[in-house]
Amino acid sequence: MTVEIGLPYPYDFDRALARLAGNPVHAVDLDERLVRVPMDEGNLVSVQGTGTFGEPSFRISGLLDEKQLARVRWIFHFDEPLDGIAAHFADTDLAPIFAEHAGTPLVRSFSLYGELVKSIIHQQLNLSFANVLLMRFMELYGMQQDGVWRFPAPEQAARLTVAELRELQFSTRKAEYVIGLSQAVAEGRLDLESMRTKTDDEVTAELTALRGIGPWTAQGFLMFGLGRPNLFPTADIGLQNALKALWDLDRKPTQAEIRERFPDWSPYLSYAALYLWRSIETPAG
DNA sequence: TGCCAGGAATTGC
DNA sequence: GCAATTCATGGC
Repeated sequence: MTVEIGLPYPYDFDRALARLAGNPVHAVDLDERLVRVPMDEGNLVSVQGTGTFGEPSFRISGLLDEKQLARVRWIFHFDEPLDGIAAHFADTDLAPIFAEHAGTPLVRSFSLYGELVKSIIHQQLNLSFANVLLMRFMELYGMQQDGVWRFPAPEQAARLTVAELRELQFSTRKAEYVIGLSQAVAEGRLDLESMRTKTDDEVTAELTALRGIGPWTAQGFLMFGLGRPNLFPTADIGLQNALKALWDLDRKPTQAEIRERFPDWSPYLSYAALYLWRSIETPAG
């Protein structure tokens, strides 16, 4: 099943793809303007940009049914207008960032479990090495289907040993965190799908009860996994460096200094964070 | 070379 | 309770 859809608001699909392409797990083709998404039912769905920033349209192919279309619309933020968000920041210190990145959507993760695994691997490590670790993990324990990666089932990862992950150059702690998370999901102690209907605070409380998931990882899950609009990980080094540059400081801002800006930025903290990250990820803008 | 990296748990006072 | 330390290793 293939459908063509258009959106009634500006949407920067190319910048969305550029961000997805920063994660080597994703199957993105920037020239063809498409990304292929592994679905839980086993098929692959291709989402291709066919329009422009001002008149966005898409060709979505490989769908099995309407339910899958609804999931794709949810993942890509197709039913949540973005055009009021940049205006909210017009009179703030983030106006230049929003002038550049307005219309870039907060595309949700293709796998909630995978989002947490990726986040744990990325804790404290530079992006390039973290991605090396992630791909070593995927090549040994993930599944590749027509060039598209799927994370291993939590039940499979739950049976890994710390020694096996140490061989991939995971730290002992990272190995324990990933295995422990997988066991919690596999044993039903953590129901990730149920998080979709819970409040930010409820999700944070459940996730941070697990060893290895702190505020930064929980906030990332809410932002990128669930697409929640009002999270800002103040502990994030990248965001601290982005604000240091934006504010022209000679040191990174403290978390308290960042939180002082929350009243002006709310209720769109997630977009502030997303665009600040983008502002330092792509030197050309 | 030494500090830093899209943190979190643990220890020490 | 809160600050300092530890974890592991690549990048620069």
